[in-house]
Amino acid sequence: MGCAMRIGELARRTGVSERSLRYYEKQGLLTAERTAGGHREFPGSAVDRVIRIQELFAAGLCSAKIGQLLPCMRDTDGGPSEIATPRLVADLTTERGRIDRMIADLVRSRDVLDDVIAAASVDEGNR
Amino acid sequence: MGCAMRIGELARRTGVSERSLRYYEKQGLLTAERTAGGHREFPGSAVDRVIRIQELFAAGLCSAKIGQLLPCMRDTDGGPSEIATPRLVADLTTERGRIDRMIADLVRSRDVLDDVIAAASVDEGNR
DNA sequence: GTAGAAGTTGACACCGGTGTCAGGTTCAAG
DNA sequence: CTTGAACCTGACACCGGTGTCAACTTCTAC
Repeated sequence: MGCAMRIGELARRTGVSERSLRYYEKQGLLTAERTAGGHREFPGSAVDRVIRIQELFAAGLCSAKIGQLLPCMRDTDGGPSEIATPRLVADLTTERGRIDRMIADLVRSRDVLDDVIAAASVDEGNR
Repeated sequence: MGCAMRIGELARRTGVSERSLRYYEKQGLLTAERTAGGHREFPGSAVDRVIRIQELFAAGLCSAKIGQLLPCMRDTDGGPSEIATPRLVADLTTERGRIDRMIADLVRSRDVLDDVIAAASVDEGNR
């Protein structure tokens, strides 16, 4: 694995700003060792984790929910994944429903765009 | 069709707040006649339109883009749908790509949630 | 040692659709 | 009329992840 890296490299590898990475750490979504001088040292597994975090943000979850969720994910870093509490499962189920509805919405909107684009390209041909 | 209605009824029918409806009108997304006293009179077709607007907002389009897009949509209100300009088509194609990526993201996130939920329910059985 | 890149913390601002309150006007029913 | 519900405009605030700047410290390579 990529071994330890500092914030600049993690930012470069993930395409996420240093600002956001520091924010993630402060929210408890990322863990980083510190050098003697106080610089962050991220483990190689942080790359995947950051990408997950971004996806979950994009899915509309707030950082608090993500913070609860992350330790329960069994992902590439073979950490001992915890078991979600019933309370969390209920929350996640709600979120799941919201995401489903969001996907349906997006598909509809995409279809609308396709219609407009298609109509324009037909017109392009007729003109 | 529902004929004309005032803002309260439109809000009730669509589940969108009066605040938002006024905002939509100010952004040029909705057209409303006015009574002698200045009260808005929305056509029956506004119901469908508001729902479309909400979907497009949920899809991440800003009101300016929606404003350009709406007159090109051939939807239930048989208005003479305009043809999108090449510039707009380019924009919409970009948006389309973004929506596609967003959908893929959402599906991944939903799968993650499903994993965690499933793991918890298995544990529920074993406990 | 020393210079310059890279990192640190803290604070302020933004976005943009929405909630909410205030103070006033209009509508519709009695 | 009068009264209460409904509507009007305008203004302020929020959310929450992110951009950005400032002032300072640490790291690294020469």
